[in-house]
Amino acid sequence: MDAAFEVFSEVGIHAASVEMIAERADFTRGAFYSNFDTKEELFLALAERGNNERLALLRGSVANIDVILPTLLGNSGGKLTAQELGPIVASFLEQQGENRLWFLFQSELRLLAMRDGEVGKLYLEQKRAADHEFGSIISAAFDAVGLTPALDSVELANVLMNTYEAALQEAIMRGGEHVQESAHQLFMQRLLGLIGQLAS
Amino acid sequence: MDAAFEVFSEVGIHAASVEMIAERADFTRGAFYSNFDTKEELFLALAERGNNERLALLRGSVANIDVILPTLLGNSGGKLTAQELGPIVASFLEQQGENRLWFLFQSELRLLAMRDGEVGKLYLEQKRAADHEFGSIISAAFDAVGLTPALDSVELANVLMNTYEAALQEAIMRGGEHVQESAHQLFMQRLLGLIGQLAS
DNA sequence: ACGTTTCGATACACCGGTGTATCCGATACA
DNA sequence: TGTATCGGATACACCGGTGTATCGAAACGT
Repeated sequence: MDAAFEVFSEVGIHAASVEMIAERADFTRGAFYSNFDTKEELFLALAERGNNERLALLRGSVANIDVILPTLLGNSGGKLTAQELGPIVASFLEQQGENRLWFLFQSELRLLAMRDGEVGKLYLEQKRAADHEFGSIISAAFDAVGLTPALDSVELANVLMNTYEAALQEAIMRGGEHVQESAHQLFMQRLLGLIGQLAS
Repeated sequence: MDAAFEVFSEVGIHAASVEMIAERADFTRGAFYSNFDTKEELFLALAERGNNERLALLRGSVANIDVILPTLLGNSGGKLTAQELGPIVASFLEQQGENRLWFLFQSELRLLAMRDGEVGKLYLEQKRAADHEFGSIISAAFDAVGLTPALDSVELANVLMNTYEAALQEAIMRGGEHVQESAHQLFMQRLLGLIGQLAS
């Protein structure tokens, strides 16, 4: 399944052949067919696995932020400047692990989800769960700073997630060695920009 | 080329066969090969064409907003409430034409762009141009209201474009008859939410 | 009105991927 | 220790898509 994840991410679901996947895992096609019926089945299984992993990472972070934020706020008396926000967000992003392959896979899934109603429903549920989880992080953050968001925090999570993914996408296209780092930089820039806009 | 655009959008670049494209256009594969060398070449040609069309629509809108906004502002004395913003954005969105197929095509292109450095450069240039164009619309809007954005308007355009596309994506997945309408609704909701956040 | 050229159709050879049927060996189990 | 089961390998038949070569006809220029 790890091999399949890589292959799917690298070349896409259609360009990926059963042969490629089997070969990457040092198996033959025969081995594949004795474990899965179709490529699509495996792909969907991977989608679910990936989503669970990602959700677990987010859950870890929500536990984390409950610890980190209050101690940080102890120093600055309940208010947080944009400057201080940077490192927090950065450390949060670090926890989410390697994203390049995952994002490619996710993009592939997205496309499938837009074309297939069943997959679409599944994808929206997954995204909803992720946004919800992320939303509770944001909620906790707002809470800790003593603000109440004007926008539903799940919706806010959605918007932030989208802009993060857009940044990641741009970084991937630009290429180079440190994709993840440039993505984070790009995202931080836009996030702080938005907050600046928000404050003006 | 129209046929190819449809087929590419509906099933994706890899699943699309030369046969399908030719058939959709009531031609044979022979006709295809006497006009293009490969499927990919046609795809990229379509990407360029689509981008030009979209850019033209945006340019139309920027001319439009310079007319519409000042007259509207005459009434409300240079300030615009979120309530009044709605119809303006809505009418702007209407001008951008049918988006479902275009977005599917674009998503396909995006994926290709993330995997192929050359296409990636091309895509980023296109996106940059679109963001720039859209940015000048936003700039004009800010100008008209007498505000100066805290964030570079091109960056802001980028973020807004991303959240619009995310809304469109969600609407497509939800399916139903009025995809475009629900996408706009979803987008407006998030946009106004953001502005509310901005104002609080 | 006559070459020429261009566009599309037809036919063919080729290849890569699929899925299935059969076989082998190792492991589990009685 | 013998047998059943299961994971994987091998081999085969099949199909859909590709690209090219050849041909006809219609459009074009002179």
